[in-house]
Amino acid sequence: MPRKRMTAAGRREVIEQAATRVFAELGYRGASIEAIARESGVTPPVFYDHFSSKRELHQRLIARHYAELRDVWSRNATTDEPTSTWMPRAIDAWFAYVESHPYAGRMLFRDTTGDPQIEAAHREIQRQSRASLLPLMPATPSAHTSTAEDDLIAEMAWEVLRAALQGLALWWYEHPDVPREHVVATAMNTIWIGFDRFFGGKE
Amino acid sequence: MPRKRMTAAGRREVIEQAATRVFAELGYRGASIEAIARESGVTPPVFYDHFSSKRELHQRLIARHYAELRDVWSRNATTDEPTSTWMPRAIDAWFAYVESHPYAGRMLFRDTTGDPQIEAAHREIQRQSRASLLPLMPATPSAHTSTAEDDLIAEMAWEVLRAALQGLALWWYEHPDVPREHVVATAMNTIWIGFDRFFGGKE
DNA sequence: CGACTAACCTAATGTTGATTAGGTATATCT
DNA sequence: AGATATACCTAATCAACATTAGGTTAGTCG
Repeated sequence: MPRKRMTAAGRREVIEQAATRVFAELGYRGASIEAIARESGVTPPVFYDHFSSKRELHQRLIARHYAELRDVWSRNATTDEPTSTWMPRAIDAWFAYVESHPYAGRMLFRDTTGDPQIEAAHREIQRQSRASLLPLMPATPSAHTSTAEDDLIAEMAWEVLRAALQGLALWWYEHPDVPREHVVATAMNTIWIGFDRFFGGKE
Repeated sequence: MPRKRMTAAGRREVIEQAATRVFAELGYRGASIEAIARESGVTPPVFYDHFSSKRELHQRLIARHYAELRDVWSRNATTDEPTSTWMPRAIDAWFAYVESHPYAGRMLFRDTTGDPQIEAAHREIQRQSRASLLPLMPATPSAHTSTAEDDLIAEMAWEVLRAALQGLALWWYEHPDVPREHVVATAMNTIWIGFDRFFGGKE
């Protein structure tokens, strides 16, 4: 039975998708080239015909998936509407992406690797995402001109939002039966509305 | 110059603390026995005189540090006072622990390893913590008797809280100049008060 | 059909890292 | 001081892996 043969571009895509799955499940160090190659239907050397190293591939994937996720925000957030209008829509869209790209999500959210170069690249991309999205967030509470301190507060708030969504997404991967609208509702209720008002507002 | 010699208990403690640092910085797979041993002032075989394997040590450390962190909650949360009283205190205490145990915190929060057995142990301990802490959380919104669905919502809410605190703690490790009260205040403002009311409540 | 490109393969190579074998010597207890 | 227990060491061992060497053949283009 003669082996199939793919175009370079086709094989690259197959490998990228397979690698996303393997990275998502095993992390950077746990994902061996052999496993990625096997999952792609080829042998390890073929990997090197298409990518220069494991690191290069990982960085490319991180960049690719983060870009997708950032687009979800960009498409939904706007300064034309009040935040309370677009925020639920954006969060729903975000979880919709997470639902339809389970491996991309897990790869981005779980992997911390322990490899200094990979970590640095990861952080750098996260920093870029934050920089491009922070301006879309509602203004800081005090109305005077933005101070360095306000910027820090905004950054922390963004981090809380990001971490909360990420944590909920990871939880959801382990409870796939929960419908998306419940997850989105809880996210809105806890983060947006706040625990205080959402849970027993009484004594 | 003759080498110092420690008691077994002393050496074990030194190794556990060194390993916590190394795990925190490099993750489970990235932390080599050689690095842990070096950081402990001994050679790798000595490690095996005190611990049976890298895995065993890692699990012991996870359990140990999680227990410390859980105690912070238990000591501060109570059903005798209203949540709005003890929650700020608990969150402050939680960040105080994180501040004074930077490596323990990083080890618990960052490490996902990609090693199935380690991950399972990690998750199991996290599950236990959640089980022991969830009852302390305020009641679910609807007042009728707790249904399976309410339990899911409570679990998600807990996850949001946990992830948000964890994310903020990791951010803080990279911005050590920010004083604790600012971090705590932001945590309370975003999570407890909610983004909606905290940020521009106006259109 | 004949030649060329490039997708694919089998078989090294070299490194890193967990773990073990087999001692050596220091603190302690008699 | 002599005997004992054990903290500690140097030198293997063995397995996993990332990466490379050096071909082999399937498509494609003339």
